[in-house]
Order: sequence, then structure tokens, then C-alpha cells
Amino acid sequence: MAEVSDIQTRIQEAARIIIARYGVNNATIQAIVEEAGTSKGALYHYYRSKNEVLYDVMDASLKESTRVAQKMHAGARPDEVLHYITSGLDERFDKVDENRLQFYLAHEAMLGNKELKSKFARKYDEWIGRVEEMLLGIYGVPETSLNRAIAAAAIATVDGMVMQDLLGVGIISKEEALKVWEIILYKVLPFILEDIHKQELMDGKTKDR
Amino acid sequence: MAEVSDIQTRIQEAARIIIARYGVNNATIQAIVEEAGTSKGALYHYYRSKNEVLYDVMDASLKESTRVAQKMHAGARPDEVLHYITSGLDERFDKVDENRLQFYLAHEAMLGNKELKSKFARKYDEWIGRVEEMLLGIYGVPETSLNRAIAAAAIATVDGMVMQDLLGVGIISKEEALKVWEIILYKVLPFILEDIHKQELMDGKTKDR
Amino acid sequence: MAEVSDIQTRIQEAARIIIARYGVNNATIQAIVEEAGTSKGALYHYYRSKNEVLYDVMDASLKESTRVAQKMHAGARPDEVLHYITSGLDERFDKVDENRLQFYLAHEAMLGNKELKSKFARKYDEWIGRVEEMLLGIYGVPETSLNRAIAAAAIATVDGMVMQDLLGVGIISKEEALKVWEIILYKVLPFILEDIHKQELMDGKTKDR
Amino acid sequence: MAEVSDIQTRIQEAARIIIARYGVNNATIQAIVEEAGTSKGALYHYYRSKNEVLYDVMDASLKESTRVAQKMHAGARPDEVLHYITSGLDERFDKVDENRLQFYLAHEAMLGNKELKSKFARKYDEWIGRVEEMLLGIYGVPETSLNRAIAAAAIATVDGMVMQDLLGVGIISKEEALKVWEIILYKVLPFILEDIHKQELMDGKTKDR
DNA sequence: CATGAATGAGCGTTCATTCAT
DNA sequence: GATGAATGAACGCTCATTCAT
Repeated sequence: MAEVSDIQTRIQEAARIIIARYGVNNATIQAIVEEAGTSKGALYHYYRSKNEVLYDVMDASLKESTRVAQKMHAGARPDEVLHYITSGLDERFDKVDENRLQFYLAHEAMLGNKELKSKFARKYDEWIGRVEEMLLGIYGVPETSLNRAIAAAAIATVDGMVMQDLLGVGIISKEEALKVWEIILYKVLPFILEDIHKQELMDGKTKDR
Repeated sequence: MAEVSDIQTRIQEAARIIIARYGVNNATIQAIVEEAGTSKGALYHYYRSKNEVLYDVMDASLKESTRVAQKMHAGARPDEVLHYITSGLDERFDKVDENRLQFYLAHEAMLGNKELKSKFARKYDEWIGRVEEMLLGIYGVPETSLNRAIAAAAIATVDGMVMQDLLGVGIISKEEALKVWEIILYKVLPFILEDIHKQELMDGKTKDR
Repeated sequence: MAEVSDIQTRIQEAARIIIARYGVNNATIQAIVEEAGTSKGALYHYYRSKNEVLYDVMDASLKESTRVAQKMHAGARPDEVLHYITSGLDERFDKVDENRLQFYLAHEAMLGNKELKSKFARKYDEWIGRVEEMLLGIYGVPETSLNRAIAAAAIATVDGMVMQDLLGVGIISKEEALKVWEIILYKVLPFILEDIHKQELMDGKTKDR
Repeated sequence: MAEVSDIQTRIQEAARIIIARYGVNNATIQAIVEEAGTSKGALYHYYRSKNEVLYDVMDASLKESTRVAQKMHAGARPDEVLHYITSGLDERFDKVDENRLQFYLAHEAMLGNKELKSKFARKYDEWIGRVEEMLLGIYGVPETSLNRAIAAAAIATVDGMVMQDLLGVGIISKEEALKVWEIILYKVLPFILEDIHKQELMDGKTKDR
């Protein structure tokens, strides 16, 4: 039924390749249809505009991100999760084109693209929720009012590191970044979560919701 | 004597506004000069090309960032620095336009603008160095091989949080973010630096250089 | 099947007309496509740049000139050739637009257009060679070291006369010009070639190569 | 009274230099006033438009041509005249920039510039008249109805040769060209004028006017 | 369904010309 | 008189989009 290599799919993949290879600014319709081995007319048969093509690429890209996130279910032991995260980060740093694409999408979203913005919001929501679960599952601490904020901060750190990488800052290597994450995962997070928990018990606080 | 609102300044400010409002791609010469209330010819009297306008905006924007960073010299006590950082972060989250501008410029740099990229690289280098100094100054620990990586990670975290904010992710509020930073500054960083230092002593390592 | 008036042809003809009418400098893309009754986009579909349009016009114009020249193959008797040349000159003086076009293109070449210059150089080379052959064929004299120079001088004379005509100097009429050519062809050239040949024999010279 | 180095003169000389050095297309007002060491405003004080500047340069250029022509008064012996002509041609071939300028002016005239056209007409008139006088003076033949046409043809040949030179045709060297002129002056012209004269006597013709 | 020739608004840039100082 | 900052029309060129075939 579903053709594996139908024209729409070929266009989407071509767009992804062209953006990755030449950047979004040079991703012209002409370049995309040439890469896809089809014609402008065909493209406009499946898409209403160039933006729709980009949205499609973006959808696929965000779905892929989510797919990766879903692999990190609340596994049992920290070392397993560390392994997931480590290899995940490893991969993410290597996917230069994918990262560039994501930043392009973020750019578009910031410019006021409502649909994109809500997609991003959902994506981050899912990511952050998943990391929060992991915090609970791995470190076995009860919820604190800051678990969610800490999860968001962790994700922010990854995004920021990737951005530095794309900008060619080159001050910390992937290896150093992974060492820092090792410390965060093995030492900082257990320490901090325990600390917050104690603090909140002393304050007589229970979880906010 | 010195004109406060000479044409070049007006062009630069107009470019800032247009980029922040519509993104780099839509910051056309026409849009900029209209916003500045001047003409294309005047723009090309002061700048050789559109890129030069971008560089100028970038320079001004990064200088502003640096100005903020410079206030955080290696002051004596952590609580003072915390205060600086907290208020600095506070400010940064509020400067939506400035943040957007920086992300748009970063995006342009990622897309292959070599000069912009090297400007960013230099700037991050400076920021990271400054934060590294602060780590030493505040926490009084000797250098570890990861100080630089930790400084970079801290900056990455801020950038990532700002990005989430710009994307309207809205999962964590500014208040929560600042609480997280309080914990990082008061507890995590002293803990982690001490820990790494001990570890490196045990490994017989001395500082690398 | 073969469209007589396809867009590319219309563009080329329009360019010829515009250049002949207003000169190369005023032959803007806009003017050409308006004359051709088409659009800029169509022009750029067939040509990569404005220069390519110029080259195409040039090529067509020079081919037309060559077509005329080719009719003057080394025919047997001087009176036949004279007839060809006379009618050829006649035609050339009448083709005001074509002449103007060639002068405008030559002007552009002189101003530094390398490709145009080399096209002209090749074309003159061919013309001069052809006239040289005619000198040999008609007057039956052996080669002298100056045959080529004399051929070039003959062509130069035609060009110069055409230029005077285009400039409206109006001192000599076409009829007078043709009479002069009659004398050159019937009397001067046989005389001069014979004279040079004798001279070179006396000097113990043989043909140079 | 007349300032030797007043601004107008400096502008004219600068324009001449710039056109010679970079071609007419690159002879911008900016380049000219920079070369002249003055300002745009000053230029527009002395000239109504850029074209007027060019006309001024042209006037000087054509006057210079005439000045050269005037040196070739109907001198006594052919060898003297040959010397003048030879050195004159020699010079003309070397003045590449001057020649380019003249062809630019011719271009402008052909485009319909009435004033320029009449200047050219006068210049050619003078040149041709002078050459005609020379023909009479040197070769001592009475006027024939074609003297004027032959003079015009001689000038046309020079112009055509110079054009070939500017186009980089490079088939005949300056040396070869001068040899051809030697033959023309010493042999062809005496022969042809005598021949025409005889012919006209036989036809019972006298000079037309 | 698919094609690619055709469109034209819009881009960055140039430069002759003007005019307040 | 002299200056050069400012103007804006016009340039060559790009490319998302349309539509006859």
C-alpha cells in the first residue's frame, strides 16, 4: 500500500539532504527536486508551498528526536541510563546537519511560527517529562518541587553545548563534555536531589502538586 | 558636537530591531533603511555590504554581553557573585529582543557565515575564560582539568534555558530557573570542583599545564 | 515542430535590435525582455548572464559576416571576385544596424571584455586568412611576406569606411567608395603584389616559411 | 590669468587618466574627483553633468588629433611626409588609451549624440582635406574626382588598423603595418593618382567641381 | 499525474546627482 | 566656492510559484 519510495517521501528526504549539505538558505526548490529526481510541478502537487516542505522535514526531525527520547524509559540502574545518555549525546554531537536543521526550526519558531512553536513546546514537554521520570526512577528520590526545573536545565545544557559545537567554539571537546556529564549523572544529580529533598522536608514542604 | 543619533547609529539600531523582530532572513536592506528613516544609498555610504551591517550589529550585541560579563569580575565572596549572576540572569531572561537577536545571528553563523562564526567563537572563548576565572576566584579550588569544560557547560545551560524561553516552552518559570541556579552556584559547583580535585589528586594527576 | 519564434530566438533578436538602436550600455535586461515580449525569468532560463546574451548576439552577427565572406571563395577570375566584393560592400554599407551592432560589440570588447575580444580576434583571423587566400587565388602571385598584412589592411579600410559612414562623415558617398575599391582591386593590388614579389626576389628573399 | 592647474583642468585630466586606466565604464564621478584631488561638489560646479565632463575630454582629444594633422602641412618631398606619417602612425598605435577614448566617443556619436557627431564630421573633414592637399602637394598630380575619396580611404585604413590593434587581433605587427604604408605612400599613391588622371583625361572629364 | 518554461516581485548593490553646511 | 553625506532610480540576478502541455 504505502509506497516506500513515493515521490513525497523522496522530496522530503531530498530536502533534508539539501538542507544538511548546503544550508537552509541554499535549499531552493530547484535543488530539492533535482536531488529528489523529480520536478517542480510534482513538488507543488504534494505541497502547497516551500514552507510546507520544510514543515514536513521538521516534523520528521522532531519525531526522530522524540523516538530517541522514548528509548530512555525509566530504566533500572544509573549505569544503564548513563550508557544511553552517553551514546545519545555522542550521536547528537555527530549529527551536525540534524542539529543545524533543528536550530533552523527553532529560528523559525522564534520568528512567530505558531504551529512550529507548539510542536517545539510539545517536544520539550515530552523530553523534560521523560528526564524527570528518569530522575525519579534512577535516583529513587521522591519528587521535589524542582525536579522538573532540573530536568529542563539538563536539557538546556545539552542544547547549549550543541550550539557551541555548531558555532565552532571548539573549547571543549566531545570527550570533555561527556566527562562532565558523567559527573553530573553520577555525582551531581544524586547529591542535589537528596539535598533538595532534605531541605524541603525541613521546610515542611510537601510536593507542590 | 557628537551627534547622538547620526545615520550610522540609526542604521545599526534599525538593523537590530528588524533582525530581532523578523529574523536575519527578513532583514532586507530596504526594511532596515525604512526603519532607520534613511535611504539605501546612505546605508552603503557607511557599510560596504549587508554583511558588514550584520557584523556591526553582532559586535554591538556581543559588546553589550561582555559589558555585563565584565561586571562579574572575580569578586571576593560567593554570595556577592551570586547576586551579580542572579541579577544578570534576571536581566538576560527579560531582554527578549536581545536574546532573539543573538540567536538569529548564531543561526546565521551556523549556516556558514565564516566571519560571524569566528566572532562568536572568540566571544564564547572570552565568556568561558571569564567564568573559569570566577570558578577559581570564588571557590578557591586549584585548577582541575575540567574547569574549562564546566565553565562552558554553565554557559551552555544559560543559553539553552534562554532558548527554551524564546521558544515559549514555558515549562519552567524564570523563578524556578533562578532557584536552580542558586543551587548550582551554592552547592553543585563547590561540591563538583572539590570532588574533581580530590579525584585528580588520588589519580596522581596534577594540573595539566 | 521547430518553432521559428521560440523565446530564445526572440530574446536574441531583441538584443540585436536594442544594441543596434541604443548601444551596448543601454541594452539592459529589462529593455531586451520588453522588446522580446517576455520576462527576465525567461531570459535567465536560457542564458546564465547578460554577457552570455551578448556573446550569443555576437556569435550570430559574426556568423552572418562569415556567411558573406564564405561566398567569396577563391573564385577564378578577378572580375567575378570583384563582382562579389562590390556587391558585398554594397550590402555591408546598407546594413546600418548590423554595422552599428558590430561596432558596439567591438567597443565593448575594447573596454576589456575578454571573451568578446577573443571572439573578435578569432573572427578577424579568419577574415584576414580568407582575403589572403583570395589575393593568391585571383592575382596568381606567389606569397610575399606582406600578403597577410595587405589583407589585414584591406579589411581595415572597409571597417574604417563603414565607421565614417556610421559617424555620418558623409564626405565620400558609397558610389565613390566603390569606385575606389574598383581601382584597388583591379589596379592597386596586382601592382603592389607584383612589386613586392619582384623586390623580394631581388633581395634574395624567398617566402618566409 | 588662465590658471594652469585650476580645478576644471585637473578634473579634465583626471577624467582622461581614469578613462585610460580603467575604461569608460569604470570612470565614475567618484574615481575622477579622487584622481583630481577634489570633490563631487566641485565637479558639479564646473560641469552640469558627467556627460559634459566626457565631452570636455573628447574636445581636448579631438583638438589634439587636429593639432597633429596640422603638422602635416603640404610639405615638399614625399620622404619628409613619409617621415611625418610614419612617426605619426607609430605614435598613434602606441596611444592605446587615447585610441580607446576616441572609439568610445565614436560609439557615443553613433548612438545619436548630435553634437559629437558634428564634431567628428568636422574632424574627419579637416583630416581628409589635409590628406588631399598632401596628395596634390607631394605627388604633383592635378586634382582628380577621386582625390577626396582616396584620402578618406587612407584615413579609413588607419582607423581600421588601430581598431584591429585595440581588439588585440595581433595579426599584423606595427612594423608590418608601417611597411605597408611605405609601399602605399611611395608606390601605390603615385601610381594610382597618375592612373586616374590619365583615365579622366581620356574620358574628357575634368574635375567635378 | 508530471513536466519545466515562464513569470515577476524582490533582492543586494551602484552611482549620477543634489544640497545643507 | 567647496564639501561629501544623502538620495533613489536603475541595474543584474534569484527563485517561489503558476500553468499549458
